[in-house]
Amino acid sequence: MSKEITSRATDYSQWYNDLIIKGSLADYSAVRGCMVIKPYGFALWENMRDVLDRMFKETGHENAYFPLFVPKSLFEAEEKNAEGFAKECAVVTHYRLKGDTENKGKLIVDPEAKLEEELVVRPTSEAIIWNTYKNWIQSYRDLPLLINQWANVVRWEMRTRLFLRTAEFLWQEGHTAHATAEEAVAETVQMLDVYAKFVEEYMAVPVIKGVKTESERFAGAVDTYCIEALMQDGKALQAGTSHFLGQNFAKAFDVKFSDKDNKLDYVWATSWGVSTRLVGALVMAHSDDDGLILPPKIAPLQVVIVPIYKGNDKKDLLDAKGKEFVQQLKAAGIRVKFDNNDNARPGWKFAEYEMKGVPVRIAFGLRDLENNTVEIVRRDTKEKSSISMHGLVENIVKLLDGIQQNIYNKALAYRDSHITKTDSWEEFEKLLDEKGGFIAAHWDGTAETEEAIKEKTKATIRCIPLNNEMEEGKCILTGKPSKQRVLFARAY
RNA sequence: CGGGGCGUAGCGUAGCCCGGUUAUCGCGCCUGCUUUGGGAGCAGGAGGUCGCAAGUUCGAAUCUUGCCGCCCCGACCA
Repeated sequence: MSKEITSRATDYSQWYNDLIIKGSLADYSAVRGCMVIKPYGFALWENMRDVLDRMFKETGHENAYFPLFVPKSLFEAEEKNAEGFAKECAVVTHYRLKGDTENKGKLIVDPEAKLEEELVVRPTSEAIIWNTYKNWIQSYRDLPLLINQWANVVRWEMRTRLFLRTAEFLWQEGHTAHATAEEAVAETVQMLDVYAKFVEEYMAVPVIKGVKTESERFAGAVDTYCIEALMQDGKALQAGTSHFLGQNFAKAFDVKFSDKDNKLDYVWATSWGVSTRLVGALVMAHSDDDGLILPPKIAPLQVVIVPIYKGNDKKDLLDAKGKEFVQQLKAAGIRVKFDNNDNARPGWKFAEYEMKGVPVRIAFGLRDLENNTVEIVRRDTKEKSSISMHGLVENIVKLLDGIQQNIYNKALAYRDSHITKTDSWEEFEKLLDEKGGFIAAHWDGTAETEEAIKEKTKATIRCIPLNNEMEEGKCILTGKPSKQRVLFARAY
């Protein structure tokens, strides 16, 4: 067990924090609730971003960038959305500082420099974007408008956690406009599928696609679709959302178009986003007490090579061989690092790269040079083996693929074994306390019942799964009739 | 904003209750030698506004008051 990391059994929250800090993903900053994303963590985010960006473009979207600041009058135009975010908005009220006459060397806000209209720091960009779309859309020929932006947003959270909930975070937000409701719904579902595919295939985290209940819905949306993932402590985590906004924003910002028959109508909208929160999901889904476990497809480093030498005379031999391996692996498109740094001993490096979750480690020494072998260790299972240098690249490629599969399968098995059906309230409470995970139970469909269950158990309805099986039953709490089971869980 | 914990070298800490030489130890760092197949060993060395401010006192890391910051739990939320 690692000397550096609190075990999951001891303190799950602390384990998570340790992984982020010791794994060099991020650091605390001088700003409360805001983190510094360190190069290793940012490389991970960049890999995720690059894959998503490609998928967005493959589905016809273009990137653009809108302002960080939203004039308050624009922000409040769509009432439900504005209300939903009002409590967590940072607001710019002044545009200048000046020297403090009573306190030399200090600055104060210049009361003379008050803005006529306050600027809201975007918690999301619907307002500024729809205000702009109004100018871009006149005819059905301008539709669909398919735009994404990569940006930072600010939500003044009371309590923050590295990656999972920070006051400022990075994300992408897609904002599309369509001529018909059907087309907008299709877009909403399509992007949900993109997210699910990305999270499952690249992050190796299985998700459940579903629809949110009214109380969990995005403020201003008609329907919120989501992907829900399950963490190792049995808590659920919303990994992405895709919203069908109906004509709410079009009406609020007066965005109309002429159809083929020259009839004016409001456009139909969607928005969808995933954030740096995904990094937190990734960490909690796979990692163990020795550190991070990163899926090969998005790991910043896929392979690390550590030479083991005795005395400096033979070091050149090993260096030459190591560089040869790097060349071969790079040629095969593998992200690889040869760590021949003399400051650290092999054992230290082994532990270090395990902590950082590098999927495969190759170690070799003089003994290996003689036998034409290398030692390879996979991070996910810690399994060690000695293989021939010949065909090394093919073997590594296969291994990386196997690791990707294995960690997905492991997460899937955990997830599947933690979806539990119950029809008894007593068991429902017991399951939440003792087993965790998703609980499939009947619900009478009212917000009051949902709220009551949340009060009693801290569990919320994570989603109503798409293509849910219809089944007559009685609400777990009230006993009133229900047509289908929904998924409850305690969540991040 | 409530409840709990904590602030001493880059990191982790002892000392605080019961004030008293030069503030403890480990890791890391620097120099040298030996090492290198799972977080190296020996020797020498550098590194401190004891979170900040005021107070009590001959004397404060230690006592008092105020403030600041962080972590964990809760309310809010993605």
